[in-house]
Amino acid sequence: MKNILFDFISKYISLTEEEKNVLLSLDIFRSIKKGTILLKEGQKSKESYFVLKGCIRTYYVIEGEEKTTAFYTEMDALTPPCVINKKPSEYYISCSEDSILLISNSDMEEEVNSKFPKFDLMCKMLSEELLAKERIDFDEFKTSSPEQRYLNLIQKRPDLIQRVPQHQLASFLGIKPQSLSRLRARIVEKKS
Amino acid sequence: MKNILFDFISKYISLTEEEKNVLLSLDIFRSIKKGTILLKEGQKSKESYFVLKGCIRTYYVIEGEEKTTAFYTEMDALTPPCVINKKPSEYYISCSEDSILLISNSDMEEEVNSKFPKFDLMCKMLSEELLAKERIDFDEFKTSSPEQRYLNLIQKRPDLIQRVPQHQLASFLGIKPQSLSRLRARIVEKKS
DNA sequence: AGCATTTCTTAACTTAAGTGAACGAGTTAT
DNA sequence: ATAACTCGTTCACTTAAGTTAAGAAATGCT
Repeated sequence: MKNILFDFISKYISLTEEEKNVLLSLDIFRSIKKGTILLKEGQKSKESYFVLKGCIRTYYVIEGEEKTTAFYTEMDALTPPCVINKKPSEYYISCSEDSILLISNSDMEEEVNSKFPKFDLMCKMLSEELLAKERIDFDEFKTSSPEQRYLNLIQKRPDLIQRVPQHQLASFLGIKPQSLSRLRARIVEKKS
Repeated sequence: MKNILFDFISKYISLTEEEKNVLLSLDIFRSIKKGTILLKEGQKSKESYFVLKGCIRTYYVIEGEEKTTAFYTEMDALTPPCVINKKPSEYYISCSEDSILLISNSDMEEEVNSKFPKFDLMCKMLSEELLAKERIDFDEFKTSSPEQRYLNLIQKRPDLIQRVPQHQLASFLGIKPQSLSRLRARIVEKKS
């Protein structure tokens, strides 16, 4: 687990053994059971998540219905908007599988940053990269049909289709579960 | 113009007069004529944009058709993904109105950052904030219908509907221009 | 001013997504 | 073991978006 973390960090900055030890001493690894709700709508939070193993998902409850908007899997990082804008959360975060997460809070980050300014640099690079990715994803979503989005997902995140319930995938694709079922049947039909 | 920039920066960090002067000495203000293409598909670029006045838009050309995905207006900042991932750009950026932009390039930023580490901090805060906003926008897009998205746009960016052509708005909303026309007629119908 | 182009709207038709209901398979709880 | 849920799929029907085409209005060009 530690290696996954350090491999990830090394994509951005290099760490000395001492720095690695400081990070480990923070004791931020957590085993979380499937189904655990990490954040609820209306709550304020300072926690950020980094997925070492497993999957977490964000969802809104709109008119009593769950609307899943994102899945975060191995090597994905999530700082919920409520941590940044300091308002109550608009959405829920729940743990989709038994997972190992790195959970940090923003006070802790400030402390680490003051000791290792390098860390700020990594956070900057990471959030710039994530912003660029998010924009590309959003653009792809806007410019394609539900069917194209599904086919695109098969290419880019084939694991998701296996590990996540279809009705959650449906709202992730911006459609209803019935439409996803039909769309899948249509694709199979076309192939033959 | 200068004041707009410094007001914006002051939301994140405070600058001394000297630092302000260094920024101004970089000579990064540009007047750009409507229709100017700032970035083309396939190009590599190191330029970031900050809109002081006017509007720029990003669009893809897919099967010969323009697909507009974003508009950046006063006080909006845009660093295209190609600057971050160092690959050729997937999209075009064009100037929708006669505009005054602040155009910086990543080499220049590194130089400023090395002189004023504060600047790095601002970039980090800004990109974290923009990432949070982008995610919320994406979530709203996913969880609503074209009609809701249009009504939402009227609330959040009423100026856009006036200053931007309908067919560009349509693809920004993820639909065809004809559908936007129809949808608008439907809304007027409902009101009466 | 006159012509060409672009933009917006409307209409008729096609295609696909939303809705409501029903069913079987699989899971959970008691 | 059985009842209660959840989940995925299918069906029939409704609604809205995509498509193709045409025409009017606005804009740009020389």
